[in-house]
Amino acid sequence: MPDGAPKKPSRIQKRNRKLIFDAALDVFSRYGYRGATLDQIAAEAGLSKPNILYYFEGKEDIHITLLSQLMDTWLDPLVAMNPEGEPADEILAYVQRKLDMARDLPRESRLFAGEILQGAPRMRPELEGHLKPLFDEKCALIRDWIAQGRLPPLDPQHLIFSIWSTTQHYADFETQVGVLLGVDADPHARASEHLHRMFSSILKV
Amino acid sequence: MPDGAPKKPSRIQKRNRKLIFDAALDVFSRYGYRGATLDQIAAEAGLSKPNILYYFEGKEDIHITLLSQLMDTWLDPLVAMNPEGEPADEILAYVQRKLDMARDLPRESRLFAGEILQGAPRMRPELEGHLKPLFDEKCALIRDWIAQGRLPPLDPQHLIFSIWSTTQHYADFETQVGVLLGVDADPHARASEHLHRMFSSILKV
DNA sequence: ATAAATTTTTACCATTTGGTAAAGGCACGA
DNA sequence: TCGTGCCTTTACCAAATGGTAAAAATTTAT
Repeated sequence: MPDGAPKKPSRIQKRNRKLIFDAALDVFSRYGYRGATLDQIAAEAGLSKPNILYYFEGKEDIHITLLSQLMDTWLDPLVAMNPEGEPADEILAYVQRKLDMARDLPRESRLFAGEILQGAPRMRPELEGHLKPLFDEKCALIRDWIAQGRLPPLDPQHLIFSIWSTTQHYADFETQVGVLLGVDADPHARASEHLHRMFSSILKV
Repeated sequence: MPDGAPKKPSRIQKRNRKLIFDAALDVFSRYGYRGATLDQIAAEAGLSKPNILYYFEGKEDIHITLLSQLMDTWLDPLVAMNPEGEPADEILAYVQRKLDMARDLPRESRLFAGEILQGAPRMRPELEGHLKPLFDEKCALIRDWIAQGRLPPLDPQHLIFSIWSTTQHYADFETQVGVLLGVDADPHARASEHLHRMFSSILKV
């Protein structure tokens, strides 16, 4: 048997690790890394604190593992940007997917935002290793499209930043949006319309 | 002498409160409210912890006072949006001021971002009382401009959200921007160009 | 059924942290 | 210069928190 061979996880292990991840996502995204406590996570998961520490090496382990696991989901919409498609359509579809994601996965968005905001002390390797290559690849794709005259000359890097920031704003600053538009109002439809108009207008050749 | 009459602060009080504010801005913006410790703030300010607590009632008092004080500075660029000016110029100038602010006051930006991200537990009254009225006023102004046919029909609320998010992104997600563009590269000039182009294009009648 | 392995609980611990009491030092006006 | 009031330090404390040891309970494989 090889040295680091990971035993296949038992039924109980799968169930409990999932419980812990769910709880941790909730607590970390609400209070930040340092604001979250193992007791809170344990209570939310319905397990005891030592039991949590039976499944993870510590608080940091939970946080890092959680972030790594979510990274793929997080990058999916960008991965799905298709080089074979029509440039403007692809970019607008990406905006829409990103906005939908902010609505459907706000906790994940805030978890990432909090980590970045504090200098990505636990996620920098992940950024370098996963985000950057994908970012570079898609920037190159957009540059190609521009070179082919299928998009106006715009800055791929900052275009992507604008897409990220405008869409994630609705998850990360949900509280502020709620105060300004009224907590009951669902901003998604109007946001979608506005962003579609805005990004359409710069993508016109 | 009236009941709540605040004595005029002494020379020493002014100096030390300023020292504490500077230190607190640094520490709170880097580690978040719960991540920051009084010991850190004290060390950074060059004072002892009990001495800090001589000037403020507690950790929360420092945080709230700091946020309230910065609120005005933070809203200045929006206040400066002039109803007498040319609509598109005014909005583009606002974008530029906001972007400059993200470059010049990144700690302040991150301080606010962290507070909002966690649901504004200590700043909600300030949001309701200061931000919302100003936001409503400027939305009304933009609506007027649209009604006068001096701007295309766009959504004032979401336009402002887009301005906030795209500009503050460079402060709040500085770490990520650094990873993706290289830490040495200063993104300000290209960001300014990109945002000018983008917002120009939706402001064309 | 029963031994072996896995999972959970109980009872702790050391450190960190926000905060306090009270004595000591210092500045400044009379 | 002297005393009054402002400022600072020393020495603490209680609660919270991440984490551990080891026994007890439970599941699993034979």
